[in-house]
Amino acid sequence: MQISEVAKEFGLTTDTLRYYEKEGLIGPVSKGENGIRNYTEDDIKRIQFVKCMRAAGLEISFLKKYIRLFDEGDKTIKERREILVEQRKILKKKLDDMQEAYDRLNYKIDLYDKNILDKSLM
Amino acid sequence: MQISEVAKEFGLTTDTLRYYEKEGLIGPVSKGENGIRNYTEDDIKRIQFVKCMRAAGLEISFLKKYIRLFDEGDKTIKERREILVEQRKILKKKLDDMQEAYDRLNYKIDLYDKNILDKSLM
DNA sequence: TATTGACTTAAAGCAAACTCTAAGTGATAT
DNA sequence: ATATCACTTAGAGTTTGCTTTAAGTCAATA
Repeated sequence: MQISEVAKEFGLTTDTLRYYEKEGLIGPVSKGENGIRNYTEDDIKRIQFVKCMRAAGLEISFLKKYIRLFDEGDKTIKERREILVEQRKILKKKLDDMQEAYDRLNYKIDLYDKNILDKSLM
Repeated sequence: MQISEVAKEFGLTTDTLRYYEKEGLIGPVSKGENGIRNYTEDDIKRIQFVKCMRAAGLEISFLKKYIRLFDEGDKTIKERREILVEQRKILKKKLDDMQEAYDRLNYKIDLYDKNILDKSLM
């Protein structure tokens, strides 16, 4: 699979895909003799994972580290589990913060709909 | 209330509070004759709002616009409602993305705990 | 009196995550 | 043949949201 197809499938730009590769989040993707990238099914799976985690705001530095450990094999299992748990905690906090803001927006919109706006409170 | 007290109460830095003010998200906060800021209850309410929305990732440009409209009075009610609905939609998408990543992390950690790691999938 | 600490300003600096530019290669369409 | 299009690279530039710096004022304490 060529870079533009992958980009289209995931809603990323080709620049972003090459950037992720340079940062060690995916690949290195193998290239044909013309130097053009050819993404394998395994590459695609990594991109799926990275996209999901990035969409949730996990940092590239974390993904980089996790993937490096993954590639180092079984001896890093304990450390990998620990950093996943750490990221889960960070994510949980963000989810809660966002839920709070979401509820507040809902409440506020409801006030707008009912024409009972409180002049002083945002 | 003085800037350092406000900062402490909200877990923000004084720099951030001054930055928010410069950007038009709060205030302008009134100052004593010594030039020192004195935050009112209304200022505090705005900071609460801004902090909640920022923690959810809403952009400063949006908050700026919303607050400007708010200060322009009732003639902007319709527009304000519209941009709140727009932001709610963006937020909902992010919440869903984050929930997906959270579920995936949970699933993955569960595999680590059960020692049934899939070598190929992240 | 000197120094410590909280405050003030404008402006420069920084980190993260892209995004764009410039210059080039190679295959295909007119 | 020449133009168009997708690809390649290294490196510079951009955006967002702070954060730091430099230089200063003022009040209180050693």
